[in-house]
Amino acid sequence: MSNLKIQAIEANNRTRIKDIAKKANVSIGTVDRVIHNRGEVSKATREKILKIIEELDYQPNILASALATKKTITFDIIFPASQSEEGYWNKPMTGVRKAFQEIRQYGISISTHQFQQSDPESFKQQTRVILQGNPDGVVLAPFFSRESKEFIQNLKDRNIPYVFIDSNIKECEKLSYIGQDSFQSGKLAAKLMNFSIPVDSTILVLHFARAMDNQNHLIQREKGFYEYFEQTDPEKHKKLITLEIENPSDLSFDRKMLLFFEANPNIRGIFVTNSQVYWIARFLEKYGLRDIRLIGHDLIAENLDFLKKEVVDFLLCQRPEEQGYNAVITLFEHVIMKKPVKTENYTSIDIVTKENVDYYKEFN
Amino acid sequence: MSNLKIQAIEANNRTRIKDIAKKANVSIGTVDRVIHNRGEVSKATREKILKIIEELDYQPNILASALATKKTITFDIIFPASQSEEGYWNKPMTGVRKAFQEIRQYGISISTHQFQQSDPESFKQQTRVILQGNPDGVVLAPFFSRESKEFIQNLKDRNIPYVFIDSNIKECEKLSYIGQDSFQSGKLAAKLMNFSIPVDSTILVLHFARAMDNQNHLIQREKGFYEYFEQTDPEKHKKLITLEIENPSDLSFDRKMLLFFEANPNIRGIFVTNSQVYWIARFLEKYGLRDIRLIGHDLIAENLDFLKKEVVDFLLCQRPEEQGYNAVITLFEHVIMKKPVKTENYTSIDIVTKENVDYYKEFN
DNA sequence: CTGAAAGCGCTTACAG
DNA sequence: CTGAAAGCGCTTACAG
Repeated sequence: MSNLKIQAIEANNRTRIKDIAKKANVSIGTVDRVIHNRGEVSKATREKILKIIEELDYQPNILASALATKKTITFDIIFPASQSEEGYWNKPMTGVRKAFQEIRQYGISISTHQFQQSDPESFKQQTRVILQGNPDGVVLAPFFSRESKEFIQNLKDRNIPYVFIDSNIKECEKLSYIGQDSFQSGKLAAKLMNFSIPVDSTILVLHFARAMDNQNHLIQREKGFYEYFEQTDPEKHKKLITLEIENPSDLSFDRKMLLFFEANPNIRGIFVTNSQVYWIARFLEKYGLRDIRLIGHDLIAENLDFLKKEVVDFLLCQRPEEQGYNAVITLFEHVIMKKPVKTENYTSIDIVTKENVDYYKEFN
Repeated sequence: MSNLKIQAIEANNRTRIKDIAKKANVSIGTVDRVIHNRGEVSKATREKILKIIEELDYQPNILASALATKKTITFDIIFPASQSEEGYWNKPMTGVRKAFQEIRQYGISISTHQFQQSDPESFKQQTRVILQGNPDGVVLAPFFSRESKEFIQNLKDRNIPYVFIDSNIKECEKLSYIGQDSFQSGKLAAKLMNFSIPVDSTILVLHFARAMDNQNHLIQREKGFYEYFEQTDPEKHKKLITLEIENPSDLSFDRKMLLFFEANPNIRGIFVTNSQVYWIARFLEKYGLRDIRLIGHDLIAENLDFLKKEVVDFLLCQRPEEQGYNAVITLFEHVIMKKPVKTENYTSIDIVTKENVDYYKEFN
């Protein structure tokens, strides 16, 4: 019997405001006033009550509170519109929806807003709509730095907490940033690449130029990628070339790429800094270019097929659903639960291959 | 303005039992009786009420329900005792604790029980304790098949739902299995290995024999590993050897290993099927054996150091905290929320390296 | 078989 | 500045 262990995790501090009121010789109304800083309480009783709350380690019963309160809390979410049915930005939205299902009982309502990644004005319009309502919290993807800064200045003035998702604007204060460490993700890609290709081969780094402002993400990934090779391959056995692609749907794309491969016959690996790796996969497949390791980002439908066919070898992923979920939950914990929240919340950098992809597709 | 999108996720079906009662011309007590199948209602009114519930799409307010009910729900958790402070089995427990924090408001209490992995009798003792109480749900790691089957037969007889965690007993019915797909995890390890070492090298598969019954996990990993090479390397360029290790803390361990390496000088990769890869890392480090790729499992403290030093190249991980969390939440959703739950819940197979480990260490 | 009433812990006017 | 009362939606004896 010596090493049996039974343990109840249950903690039984069920102090009620009634208990506090009794101990302080006041009514529960008064206790409630000090708990919520609603004023109208004499300093003496206020302090007495505060002390008792401390002593008894009072934790409000959130269920009862949510039930009694009539006020409904509103969160506004503003994301880029998804490029397609299966596009990337549907995924954070899935997480938002899940979070909503969990917390709606607390009288929370959520409005979602979308803007065009190519059009700062569409972002501005939405932020105006948001500010007309009087939200209790906001989640935004700050793609457009200038417009975002303007927006959050307004939020700050009105004391509305906001959370950044996906990309960060470091110098702004915010309740929390939810996203990925892009620099590390670049380093990780480099390691996988380095492991997978022979010495003395050439690596192509592909950067899709997109009509968006805040490209910091992609630049960080590239930096991390280069840094890895600087550290591990000081003799430059592996040669790195960066190529910028304007528009892969352009007719000249194939020709330019073929030309490039002729000029650099030793390419054994390609790293694409964003989710558009499927363009490259298509190209490699079309021209029967084998024996080239291909690493890209994000588990979107277009990429999935190529991953399964092993044209794409690795996808680095960032749990977008979890990010959406966490963003909402962070607001909830701050606004409703009054709990401290983490100011930075990095999702893991997942390495996804044909072999483990099935366990990343679903989000619970 | 054409492509603006605003959408409220809020769904406003706030039907109360009061509304149902009114519509059915009965009291709320009667409605409650049919909702909870507490009998004592005439068939006619019962059916009338059921129909109205259907029509109005009534969803009970769980908050109010939890507040009003006095009954406390008990879940029992039974895990192997952790080998150390930082041992593996602390991690699922962390997840259990987090789940508890989230659901305790609903009047749930949790008791945790531990057994010795080497001692079926300690498991049996705990299950007896559990059965003496009258839990509303159980989470168990069914390491000992025979004893587990006996236990769950008892649970079944008393209609107590139970969830398997970590390892599965396929032929048993259960509310849910939470764990990893070990076979796929083995395949994944093989792919990483295959990518990382030259052709015509030897791979060592290490299997730590442990004094436990249900080793199915480890066997599946090994099978997956072999299967990958059978499929991708039919010409057997890479040679695989399996070695079973009895006790790595034994004095003869070093000698035997050295002997083995002398006999097989071409070993370029080692795959360890469980979390004890740190023994091998220590060995490789001690004897300055470089240029050998080492792949193991689980982010335990002993392995972390070697991962950071890149003696271990890849750790395959299975989100043990999440498993503990999910196990409890699954019971909760079934017992309290009366929601359908997934009968199989596979956690992702994460590839962890020096570069991304920081984002797997924390569990939120 | 059915209804009326008290209560869960908190919030919110309202009266003083 | 403070208290008493009604109410949130549900549950639980109790009376009939």
